[in-house]
Amino acid sequence: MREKLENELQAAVSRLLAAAGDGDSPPAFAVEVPRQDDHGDFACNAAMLLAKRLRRPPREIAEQLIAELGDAGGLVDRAEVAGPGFVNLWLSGARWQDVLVQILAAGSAYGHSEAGVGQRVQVEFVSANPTGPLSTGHGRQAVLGDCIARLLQATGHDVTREYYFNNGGRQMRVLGQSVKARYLEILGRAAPPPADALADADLPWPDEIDGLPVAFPRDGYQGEYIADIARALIDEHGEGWIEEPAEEGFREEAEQRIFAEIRATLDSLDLHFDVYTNEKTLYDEGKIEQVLADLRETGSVFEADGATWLRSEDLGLPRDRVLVKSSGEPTYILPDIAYHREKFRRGFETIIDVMGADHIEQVPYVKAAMGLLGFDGDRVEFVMHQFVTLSSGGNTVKQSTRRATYITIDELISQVGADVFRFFMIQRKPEAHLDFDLDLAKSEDWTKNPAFALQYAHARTHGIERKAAELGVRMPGPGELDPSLLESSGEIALIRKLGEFPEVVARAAESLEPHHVAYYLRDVAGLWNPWVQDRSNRILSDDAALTAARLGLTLGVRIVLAQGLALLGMSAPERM
RNA sequence: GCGCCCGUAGCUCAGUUGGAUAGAGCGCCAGGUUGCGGACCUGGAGGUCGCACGUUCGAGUCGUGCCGGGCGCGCCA
Repeated sequence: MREKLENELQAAVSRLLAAAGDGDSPPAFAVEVPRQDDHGDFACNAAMLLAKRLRRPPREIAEQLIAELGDAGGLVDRAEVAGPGFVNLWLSGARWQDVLVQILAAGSAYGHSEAGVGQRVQVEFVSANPTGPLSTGHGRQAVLGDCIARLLQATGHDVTREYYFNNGGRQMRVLGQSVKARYLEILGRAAPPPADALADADLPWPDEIDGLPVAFPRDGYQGEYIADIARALIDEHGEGWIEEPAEEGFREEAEQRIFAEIRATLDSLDLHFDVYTNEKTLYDEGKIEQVLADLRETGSVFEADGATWLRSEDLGLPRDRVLVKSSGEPTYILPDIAYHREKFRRGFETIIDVMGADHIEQVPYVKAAMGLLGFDGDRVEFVMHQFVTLSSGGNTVKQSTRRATYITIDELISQVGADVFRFFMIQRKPEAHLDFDLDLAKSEDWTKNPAFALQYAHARTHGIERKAAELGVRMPGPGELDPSLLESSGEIALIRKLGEFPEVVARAAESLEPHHVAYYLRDVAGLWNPWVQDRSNRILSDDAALTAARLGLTLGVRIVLAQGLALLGMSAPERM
């Protein structure tokens, strides 16, 4: 609809320019849905953009444009010049009604497009190391990354969801030590460290208490899940693991159990990764050494203080960075570079990294390194999301990873359910802080909780179908209704809104901003609920033709709500 | 100190890539509504879009400088 109109306008502008003897290409004008209804179905700003070039008042140009446009092949019912030189266009009513038929014909394909066909895209997200349960911050990232992937799929892209993690390294050693310490403590062979020393890194750390050694590492993981693992090990092995090295059996057991928990959490969000990539395999396959060698080739690597550095300051970045520590161990950024090169080598046209804003510092270094290695760093798109705060009763809940005073995804889901969790996590744009209002999320009042409001609006379409069935009325197919009977302002407004869905999806996919979908769906429900409620629009009436038309609109609403909810990964219940 | 992000109604936040009289939900006030599905409607109060310059036909949106908040600025990840 809009495309056709744009083409017609484009042609009209060209004719207008030609008539004025201007051979240059036409300006990039906009055709948009105005905020106000009385500004027409669409508005075009071309005349104002041409004013300076043609040295004539914009309103005069607008008049001429309207004359050139004519009825645009039967599309336009009425056009007028408004304000500083807008051309406001009203489509003939039949055009809107056609949209409804198209929606019904497209069914569950409505809103999808082929824009990205042939494009391989990787979305990497969550990527938490298996050191503990996923926190609310991971939850935001999980939902965000998954919704971005869903949007890209809906626009025809070939999407791979990937989870990257590291089960080697210092973090995991500390994890093993933490579990072993708890194991020994429970068996009475070690003393737990004092609580105040755990809480405050400036306080002294005892080697032993009452003759028992303190085994827990100073920077150990304090969460209760560590002790749970230790208890499970005691159930299985008793005291048999006292001599087991912390970095072997304990580390491996902890990793396995925690990763199983993480997967279970993701499952509960209906979130499934296609590929799990382990940093260790990059080492095993020599990718790390290789990338370092290749970087050396570029001349952007130097040795200093016993360490190996990337000469990134010369690339316009704030500082040089260590790639390999003087201990011989790489920093995290080297495998990161190797990993991103592998992404390119695997043939992805676009690489999307979803990560927390605390990782923002590394972004330019990865891009620059890709440039050094001969890849286009701009094909890696970083979606950085800000932190999540939880609030309840007007107070924010403080969270700390190290001290394990954070709220896990599991806890939140158990309180509000996966659908509400997803909706609340997605409804803010990524770069804005997200305040998770626990009281509102827990509310089962469908008028208050926006997630339920959407699902209710969808369920209502099924309620109407059930009622119709009781009366022996069947839902109409696309060819079995006369949409011209839908002519009230409420009905036209609803159809217009439904007609925007494909553009909303396209824009959200393009900008990697799923929250647009959430807001759009609220608009749809906001038009639908009052229309149903208004008894002058009674859907099921004695007038069979009108009933069919209104049931058709009901189906159109259902299609859009169902597809929209699916893009957000939410269920679309038939009854609530 | 430097970098990135945020600042819009009492609260939580959108704002179609620079458009017309800045919107939604919740909350508040006054009416109406007894319903195919209950969760609805109408009206009202509430804003110098953090502040100031600039760019131009036109700025919440772009630029610069301040103010306030968040996150970074390790041979931690």
